[in-house]
Amino acid sequence: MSKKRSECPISNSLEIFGDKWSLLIIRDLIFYQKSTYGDFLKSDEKIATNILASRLLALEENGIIEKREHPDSKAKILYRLTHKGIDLLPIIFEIHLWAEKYFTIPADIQEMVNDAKKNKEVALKTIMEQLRKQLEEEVMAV
Amino acid sequence: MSKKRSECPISNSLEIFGDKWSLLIIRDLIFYQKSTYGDFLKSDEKIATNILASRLLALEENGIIEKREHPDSKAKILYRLTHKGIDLLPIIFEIHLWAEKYFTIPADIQEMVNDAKKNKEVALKTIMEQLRKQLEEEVMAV
DNA sequence: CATTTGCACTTGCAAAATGCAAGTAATTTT
DNA sequence: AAAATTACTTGCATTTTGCAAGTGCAAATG
Repeated sequence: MSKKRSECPISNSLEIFGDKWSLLIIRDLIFYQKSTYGDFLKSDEKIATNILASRLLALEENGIIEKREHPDSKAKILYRLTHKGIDLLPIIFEIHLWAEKYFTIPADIQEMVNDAKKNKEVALKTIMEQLRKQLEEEVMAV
Repeated sequence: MSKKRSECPISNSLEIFGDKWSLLIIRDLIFYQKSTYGDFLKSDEKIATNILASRLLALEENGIIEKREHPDSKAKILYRLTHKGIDLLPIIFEIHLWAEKYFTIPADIQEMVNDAKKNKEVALKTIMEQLRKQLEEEVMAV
């Protein structure tokens, strides 16, 4: 982590997730149930493997994600959002709402958020509750 | 503007403002009444002059900001957020709320948003109204 | 139980983006 | 008329990103 550019909370936040990849990894963790290195590599945007490694490390160092033992295999690593990471959901949701207004959204994605739009606050709370539950279920951090 | 990585609305959005500088320029336009090239250069984060030029151009090409004649001088250029740019306020506000939870925020900034926090929806609407009014007042785009 | 496959990375190198310092050209001020 | 402002541009060094190939351990396969 390099030195802070300023004391501005927006600036400090952007130093953590203000790049073209971090929020996509977080999106995958929240909306697509992705949780392993291989899962992230497979995303449509085709992140380079070394970039993925560096982003995962940075996100971990910044307390946004954490590594867990994978229940299926010792060869796998399970990545989970921390509470700090889960709290990024409202930001991602607002980005989605903005995008919806100015881009054409694929139907399947649109469908996924239609319910949430009806009652934003409640829907966000529900998704965040679920993510938090996941966090508590599996106890062994690696 | 390079080719889209995917159809994902989050990804498409990040291709516009997913970098370490764009949202700071937008922050300056919204919260600090900055509106000229020189204003942006003076911000605490010390953006390099060529980077500022490239970001302003990209934001303009993406319809987030627009250039206006400056009322004081022909040597100056007035940058304004478009409606599309104004609509980014909720995202920035959520980033602020997140930052508030996980960072120490300077008192002067904290004060600025305390009112807004009490009634988020209304406060955002009010700020956005003001920005829209600015947009309509000055008619001559350059 | 030896071999292949899967998984999470690392490494080396090319290309692109960023950052710094110094210009430039058109105003505007003195 | 000269100096200062303003919005940039340019050249070059540094950093980050991207691609392709490789590594080492775990697990599945013959």
